[in-house]
Amino acid sequence: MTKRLKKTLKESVNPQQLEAVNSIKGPVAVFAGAGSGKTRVITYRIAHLIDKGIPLGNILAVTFTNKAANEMKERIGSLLDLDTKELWIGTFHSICLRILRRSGKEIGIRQDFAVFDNEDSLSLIKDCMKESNIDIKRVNPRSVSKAISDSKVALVSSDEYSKIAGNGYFIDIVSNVYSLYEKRMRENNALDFDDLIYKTVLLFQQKHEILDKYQELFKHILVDEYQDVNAVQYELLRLMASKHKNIFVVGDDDQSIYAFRGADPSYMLRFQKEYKGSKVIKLEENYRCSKMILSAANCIVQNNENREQKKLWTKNEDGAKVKLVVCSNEKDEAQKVVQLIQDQVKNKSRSLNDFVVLYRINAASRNFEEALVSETIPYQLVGGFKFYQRKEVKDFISYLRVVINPDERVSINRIINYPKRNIGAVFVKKIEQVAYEEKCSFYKACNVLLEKKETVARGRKGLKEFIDIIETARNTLENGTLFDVAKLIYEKSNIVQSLENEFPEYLAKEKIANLGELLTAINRFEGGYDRKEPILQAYLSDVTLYTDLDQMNKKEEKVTLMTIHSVKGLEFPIVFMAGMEEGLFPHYLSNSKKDALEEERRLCYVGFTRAKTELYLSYAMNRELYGKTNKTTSSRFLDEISEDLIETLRISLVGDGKSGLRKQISSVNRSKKDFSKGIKVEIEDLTKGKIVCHKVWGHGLVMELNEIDGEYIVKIDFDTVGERMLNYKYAPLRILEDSEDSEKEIDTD
DNA sequence: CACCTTGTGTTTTTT
DNA sequence: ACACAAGGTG
Repeated sequence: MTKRLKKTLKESVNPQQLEAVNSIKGPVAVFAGAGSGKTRVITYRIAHLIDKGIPLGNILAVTFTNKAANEMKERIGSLLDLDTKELWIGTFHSICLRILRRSGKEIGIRQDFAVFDNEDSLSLIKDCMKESNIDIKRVNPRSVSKAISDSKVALVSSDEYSKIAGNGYFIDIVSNVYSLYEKRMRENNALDFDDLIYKTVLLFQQKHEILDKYQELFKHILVDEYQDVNAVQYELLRLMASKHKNIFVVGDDDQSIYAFRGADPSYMLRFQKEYKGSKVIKLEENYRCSKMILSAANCIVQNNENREQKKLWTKNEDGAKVKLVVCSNEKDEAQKVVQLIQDQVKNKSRSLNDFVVLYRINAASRNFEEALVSETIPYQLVGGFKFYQRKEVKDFISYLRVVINPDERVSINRIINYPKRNIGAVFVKKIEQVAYEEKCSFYKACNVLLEKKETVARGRKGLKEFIDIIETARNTLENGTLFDVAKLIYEKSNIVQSLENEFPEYLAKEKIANLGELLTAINRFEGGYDRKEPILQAYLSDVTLYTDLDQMNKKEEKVTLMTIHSVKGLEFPIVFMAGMEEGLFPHYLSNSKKDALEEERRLCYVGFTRAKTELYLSYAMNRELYGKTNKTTSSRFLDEISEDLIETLRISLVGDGKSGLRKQISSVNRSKKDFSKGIKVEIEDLTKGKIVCHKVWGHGLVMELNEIDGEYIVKIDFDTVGERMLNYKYAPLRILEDSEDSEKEIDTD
């Protein structure tokens, strides 16, 4: 081992981590709790392998995101001061893509196949269903898509699936659609996300000499987030590792949050049985979270029955209690969270990069965006509606896709009549008919139709325009740059004019700006391009496989917004988890099933353990969802946190909550606790200005008291829900003898 | 063929 | 609330 690496290792890893780094022969499983430094272990282990003289090209590392892969490459590069391009580091999907590009032809997959994202794939499934006369209203295409995806994960081909046909209405439909879908995918020269892994397994199963080649290539295999491996991924790893058995997996069964796409944490628990003589290492020291946060996280996850017992501990400080923020509705919640961020930035000179706001569903991002915009705080939204999924961007990309792959009907369908060229459904049918008669592709049929003098259909002119764009673009690609191609499409396609006509000015501007951004991105991609693969092909697979999580940057000052799923593997000094309500988190679709509920709990655990020093939880007492405002109940997860680890933070936004106004912030223990400490409220206590405590709504200011028909109606302004009228007879109110003392005011001007 | 209206259903998490 | 599909009209 080189001196330098040895020194670095000694300084930066503990004995268990060192053992994991040094055990380079044979199968090794590392059970690594949250924040126990597993990324560090993988990084140093690769560096160690290289240091031992293993060629870079013989090391395969599977990471959860492409960003993690790039970061790892960089760190190894700077650790050893060498070029890491030869390393095989990436997600399952990107590694399989590379393998199939190189060797897919062995099982009839063309080298230039397209990659379909979920939207493309769903659109093709709908077409298949329509073609099979299946009523899309009766059978949800998404559930069919899910069934097909599940089959591929379970390594069940369409032929095998059809054997179980006859066992029910839905199964028969899936069987039909699955076969047709596979046929159409071949015609489209396309693979979907599941195919990338599934077909690689098929390749290895069917072509032993190819498998042999890759087994020799990947002498050392490392897998991160092993608890989220599914059946097809497991099989892939098993095949590749079966010869040398140098497989190193790292995971944490408490952080398994992808069961919905087939992940099975039991592969982690079964590792020792599958790989005889394997070594097991446990990393139980957490270096990330404060004691308070770690304890709260443990409170949650220990309620799961299906888990390995373990004791994660930390030497870190106790830290502050977890803060609970109770809000009246989702807008109020967003305002309060933003307010708390602003206070910290102003009073504790925190960087905006220290904060992340987490939520269960993407749709919840909107209120936070609005609140941040109105306070002009810069933010980055990760996930959700991704740049490359925006309609105008995808339409533009579709042109590029057809240029490189004219067989791809899904993209042709998107753009043949966009912008409008008088090519409607009838004309498309006509082209399909010609394709059928001439036994040629749809694209070819377009040309045939243009040759024919007798086609005087209204769409003829439009069709000629369309074909011209594609053909000129293809010529440009051969003789010019990719950027030239993009510019040509930008100018000739009329998308810009179409957007201007279609949308009000401000929207059109935004969309056109997106296209401008796309052109810039293409130019930048081309500038830094140094691979052998044809550039357009590489660009297109990159944009479908790369998520914007991969582009997340920490350079600019920004608050980060994302789902709890997306935050896996990351850490932030201060974490906000919003929407801690029953039905939202745990999500109501997970309520009925025990396994699903345990997954929600793990998700909660993942969220908590992202926080280094402060954790804020919030919920709204009323939430608008799917057009209706509903009263909510706070999440059961809040009740699972032991009382001494959490306190309620009461924030009242004086005035309308806009900036520049004085805000009153006060912190007391959980209102529940105060309520139990309090004494019964007498009618004489209900004078204006008195502070009382309500069982559910916490503290409030008495506004007025009226006697109506012998009943006392009191109007109270609650910090949590605003003004409420309550009947004294029934209201669960109590009063604290020293209630005023717990108030403290912070001027935030 | 394009546009508009109406009605219907649907609502997690990601590569 | 929103998206999408279908149906009717110019």
